[in-house]
Amino acid sequence: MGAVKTKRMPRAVREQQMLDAAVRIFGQRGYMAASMDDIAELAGVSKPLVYLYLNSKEDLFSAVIRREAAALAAAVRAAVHPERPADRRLWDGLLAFFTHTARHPDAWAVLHLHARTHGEPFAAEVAAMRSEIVAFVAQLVAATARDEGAPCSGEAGSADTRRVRLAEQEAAAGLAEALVGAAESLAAWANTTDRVTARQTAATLMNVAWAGLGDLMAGRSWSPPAE
Amino acid sequence: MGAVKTKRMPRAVREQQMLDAAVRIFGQRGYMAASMDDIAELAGVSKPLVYLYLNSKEDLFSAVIRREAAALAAAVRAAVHPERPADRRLWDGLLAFFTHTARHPDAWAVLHLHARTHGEPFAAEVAAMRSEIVAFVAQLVAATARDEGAPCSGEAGSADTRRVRLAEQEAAAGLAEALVGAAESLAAWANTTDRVTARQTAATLMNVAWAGLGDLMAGRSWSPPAE
Amino acid sequence: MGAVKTKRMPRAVREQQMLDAAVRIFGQRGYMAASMDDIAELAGVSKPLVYLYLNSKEDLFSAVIRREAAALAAAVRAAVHPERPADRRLWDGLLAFFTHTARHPDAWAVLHLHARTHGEPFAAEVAAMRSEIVAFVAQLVAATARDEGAPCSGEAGSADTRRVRLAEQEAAAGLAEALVGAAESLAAWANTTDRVTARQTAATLMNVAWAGLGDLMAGRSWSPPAE
Amino acid sequence: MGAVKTKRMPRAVREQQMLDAAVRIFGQRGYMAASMDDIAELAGVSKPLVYLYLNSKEDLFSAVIRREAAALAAAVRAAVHPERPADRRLWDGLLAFFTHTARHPDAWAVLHLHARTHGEPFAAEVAAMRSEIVAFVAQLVAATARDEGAPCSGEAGSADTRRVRLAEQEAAAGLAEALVGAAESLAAWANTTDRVTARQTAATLMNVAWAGLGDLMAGRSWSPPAE
DNA sequence: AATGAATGAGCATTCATTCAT
DNA sequence: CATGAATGAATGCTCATTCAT
Repeated sequence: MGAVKTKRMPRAVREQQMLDAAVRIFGQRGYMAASMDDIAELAGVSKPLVYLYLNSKEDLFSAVIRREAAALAAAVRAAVHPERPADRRLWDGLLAFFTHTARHPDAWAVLHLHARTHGEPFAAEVAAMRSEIVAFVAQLVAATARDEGAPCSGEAGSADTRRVRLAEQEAAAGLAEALVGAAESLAAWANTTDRVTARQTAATLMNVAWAGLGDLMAGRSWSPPAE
Repeated sequence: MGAVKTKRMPRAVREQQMLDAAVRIFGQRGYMAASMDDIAELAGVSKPLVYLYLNSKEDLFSAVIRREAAALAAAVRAAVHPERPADRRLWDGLLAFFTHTARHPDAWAVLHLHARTHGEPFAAEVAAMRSEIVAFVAQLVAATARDEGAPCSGEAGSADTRRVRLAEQEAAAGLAEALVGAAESLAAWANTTDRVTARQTAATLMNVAWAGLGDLMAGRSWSPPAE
Repeated sequence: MGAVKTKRMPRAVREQQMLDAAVRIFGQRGYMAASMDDIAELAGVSKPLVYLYLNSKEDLFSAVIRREAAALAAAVRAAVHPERPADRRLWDGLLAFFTHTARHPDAWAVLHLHARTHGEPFAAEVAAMRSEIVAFVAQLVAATARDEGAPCSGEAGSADTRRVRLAEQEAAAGLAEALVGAAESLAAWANTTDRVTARQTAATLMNVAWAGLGDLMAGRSWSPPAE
Repeated sequence: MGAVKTKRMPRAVREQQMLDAAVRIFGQRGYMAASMDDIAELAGVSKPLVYLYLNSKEDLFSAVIRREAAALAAAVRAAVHPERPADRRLWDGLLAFFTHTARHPDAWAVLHLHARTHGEPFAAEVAAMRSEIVAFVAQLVAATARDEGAPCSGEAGSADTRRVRLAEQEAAAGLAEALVGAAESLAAWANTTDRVTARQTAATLMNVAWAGLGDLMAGRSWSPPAE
């Protein structure tokens, strides 16, 4: 199962093998339950080599998080073509997100489940990636809303219009936050059952987003009762 | 910091103190990183007593999960008055949920973050509570939709109407699932920053729900592009 | 299984119940593996009471050894009627020994197996009983030999005769030691299988004794080769 | 006292040092009372190394039993020269047995005292060695008897002769069992006093064996009284 | 006569980490 | 480039023993 014992490879390659092994072990067992022994064995190298290249368990975990966060962000970015309409861009992004997390469940488990439970340094790494994504989604949501509501955005720049725009952006931010939150837990949940495809998951969430946009444009909203 | 060293108390009391301490330690450090020594110390008792009353680390964790899941469910149930209109019930439930999770962040961390990462027995306990809540929300969503869409439900019972009802229920279930997912991660996220109140979090989510309901009733939905 | 929970009994009775429980637990698990909790539970009393009556684990073990060693010695003594011929007395003693050890396997395990492995104090207690038995057997062996060899004991008191008597006694001592050793391990072995009765075991050993006596009288013996 | 702290030795060597230490500690204290700390310290290594090489306390105990059982069996085997007469072979075997057990009292304590009190796996290991020895002795006894009784074995093969041979073999088996039992406890006993040499012990037992053989050939035996 | 409450000390086991080669 | 040998420091858990009632 572990990498075949091949000797004498360049450092870069060995490092990737170690990270691969680490993702699997960390993803399946969590940070604390993962043992450097197991990771080294799965990587097909001796423990001292792991330490030589990656310094410590914490550094290794950090490296894993960085690599996988980057990979996920890249996958989403690559799927979104700026020339397409906003709603299509949102859909493409969601689909790419769920496809990637479905294809790399251990990586997603590390990012979503395990990184959060181990103090600032790790959580921060993930939080960075997350806010990048939230911003990206918020911008898409706003754009989508704009495209949809095109008619009323004819005379741009009036005071009223600008106020509306601002409210729209705040609402969009809220929606984006909720969307990403939902997406995250949906991705985790989708990985636990094999009855749901990435497409289906993306469609479910896209519909919620769509509904949110509808209200956003209609200015409809629910007001909580006084205390 | 820990409970004042009070000697000779009845078992039931000591047990609660131990569970209190366990919630804090487990919630802040996770199952694996939590040490029985620390829990015992925080509880103000010696380790053997913890084992005498709670048998093992796993049993202690289990007891914590059961107690906190029950407490959360009870808090939500207590907030919802059946005689109020559906949207108000949904709001009350959400508010109670976010209030409770905000007031007991360690407990929520145990339920949401840590219980899921430790094999069937623990996850199952949480899953049970979760599905109770999802069902509860789905029913509220459906009821809210019915109340809102009252006019069009005049001639009840026609074949068309029934078909519509069914579709509504399915959509409600999907919406409920997404809502709870979002709520869960929102609760976790709200706990990491102190700039958001439970009320604000609840309002954000209520608005998404509201938007979802709007679409639900309007039959609007977004269709993904062909492959 | 354990004594029915009867409250408020006189000390002497309770003490015997505790010793009964201790014999079982010590016999089956050995000194170290036996826990005072288990003994107290089997005795149907609380642990502090055991300590109140028997002071410590070591004292309890000691009490068990004393009681069981005395019981075994008594059983053997009771079986041997001084008016019977020597060979019959030897047989009666052996039979009583194997019968008692078969009927009280836990007690025998304590005496033979466990007492020896725990330092002077305990071993000494058993050694005392053992040497009492060895002496008793040696005397029987000598007497048996005398009875058998009656003819030549006519003119008592001659120098030759006395020298012979001495040699006989030494040989008898050696034989007795070997006999008792064999008896001990035979008893332990007989307890592990249920296919052998005390009678059979006694007969086997009696035959060896008989053979030994034959040689003893015949003056036959095997001389080791020089270095 | 313990091995001088020599660093960095090949695994095989360290393993033997650990086994040496384990024999001493287990032999003197028994399985339960022996602590891995003490064994490691006596071996001059850290505890983790003991676990790395020998896995667990049970495995270590097992390894000790296997090594010492093999050593004892080898010592006996090496002493017996097939070309010598049967009685000499028996003597050589006994002498080797008592010499070895006297020279390695801890090892004998482990095999005879402690291994028996710890469940199937360990007892089985010893039982195997024991039955090998019993068979070996039984065969020697039979051979000795044959040599002694040479005259009557002239007309080999007659029905009578064969029946006699069979009875002889059964009796030999019984005698062997008793002999080995006696030898075992004699060895243990000899180790507790320092007044008896292996030679003396062997001589005592050889004489019993010799006596048994005498009776065997003479067909003499003692019959128990009716119930 | 009897016990519920409580603990100090120890034990088997594991793990992240480092030398010396 | 790579590793066999080795360990300090925990960690979960148990046990004999004692108070206060």
